[in-house]
Amino acid sequence: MTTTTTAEFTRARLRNQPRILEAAEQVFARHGYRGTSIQAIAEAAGLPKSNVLYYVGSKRQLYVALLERMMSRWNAMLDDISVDDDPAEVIEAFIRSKMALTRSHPQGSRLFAAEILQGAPFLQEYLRGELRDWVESRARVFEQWTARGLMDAVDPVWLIFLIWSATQHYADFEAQVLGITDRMALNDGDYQAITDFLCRVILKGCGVVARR
Amino acid sequence: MTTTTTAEFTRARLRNQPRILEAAEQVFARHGYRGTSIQAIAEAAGLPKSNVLYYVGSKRQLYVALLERMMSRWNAMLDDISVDDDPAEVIEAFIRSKMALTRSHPQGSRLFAAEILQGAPFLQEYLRGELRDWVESRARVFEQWTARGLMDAVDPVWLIFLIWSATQHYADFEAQVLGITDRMALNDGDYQAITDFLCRVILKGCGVVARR
DNA sequence: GTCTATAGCCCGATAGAC
DNA sequence: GTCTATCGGGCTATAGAC
Repeated sequence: MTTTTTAEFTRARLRNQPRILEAAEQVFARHGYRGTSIQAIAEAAGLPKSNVLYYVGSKRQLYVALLERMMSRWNAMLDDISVDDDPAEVIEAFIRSKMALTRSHPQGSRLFAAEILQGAPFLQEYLRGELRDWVESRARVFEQWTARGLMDAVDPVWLIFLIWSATQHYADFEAQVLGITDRMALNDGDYQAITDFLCRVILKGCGVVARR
Repeated sequence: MTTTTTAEFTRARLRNQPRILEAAEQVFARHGYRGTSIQAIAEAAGLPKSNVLYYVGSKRQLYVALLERMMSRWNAMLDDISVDDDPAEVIEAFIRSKMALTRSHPQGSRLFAAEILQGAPFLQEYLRGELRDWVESRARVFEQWTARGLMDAVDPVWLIFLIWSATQHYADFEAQVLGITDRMALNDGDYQAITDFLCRVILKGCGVVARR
């Protein structure tokens, strides 16, 4: 029996698709869109170049799919907040979940960084739409907390950028962090310590008051 | 007289060299080493491709020269400190000079970021040598300040990374910052406000005490 | 110093045998 | 679904006319 069944087709797709996505995320993150070749992705995935194109359609489609996957992980993290929440709890949870994302998906973080470095050609719309709205709605809550004397009068947007930059740094600049600290990798203990450090410094630095 | 004098050769070099370096820094920063073509640099510099290669030798030499130029700007900023200095003054000056570098050389900051994202293939030695030594010597001073009760017990290395990430962010993620804040560019006032914000939050967050 | 031509290679994508 | 062959084009770098 040399006939190939539909089940085998499906199985092949299930086996190869994730491999290709992981390999592609790694290469795009390192070398950007232009600097990445299908050949390099194929080698990293252990497949012939043609098979990669067979599965993903085109280089562009693959890149966009990876960006969308990362943005959906990001969006899944962004729960809503209200003025009546406890600022200390909310900001600490914000820092911790952002850091957890950096820890669990460093490759995706670097892919995003590479896209922004390129001038965000594929993410302009997202940045000026969904993401801007999200930042502004948070900013309004922060301002109300300030008005109620629950935290210092800091610009909420600069605060959000501070949290983003401080957490992403450990994925995006991993090569620098590892070189300077003379490590092979950051472990769970390191991430725990860094997260605690960031929570402490940022909450204290912004004069955030715990409600009770 | 159609003879070309030596003086004219020199003048041509003086005119073209800087143009090429600026153009190359921009393109390498956006697209990384592999993603950059001499053709793209030549177009940005307004010169034929061959002339670019004539002046710079090779793509690799050009890239290395740009990294070295950026590292020398960086090194020029890193003055020495001692335990007897005032922590508040030193850390504030550190944040301000780092932010000034981000402001004056955003392209260079992005070039560095792209190099690190690639896994720092050309800067491994620098990171694990000079830069590591510099960080460790600073860290020792911070620890002594902590021992003397002049600041909280924070890990000095995470603090240095916090300052680096928070300041570089405005160059490296400029596309994101502009998209979210709906600006065409950040002006001097914005930079002033961001710098003040960062000094305030970080000094307060680390419990840094002014000596007098 | 400037610029055209070209060598030699790798690229994304497709056609078509299996 | 897999894989080889190939097309048309862009790449780095150099040779050589001007």
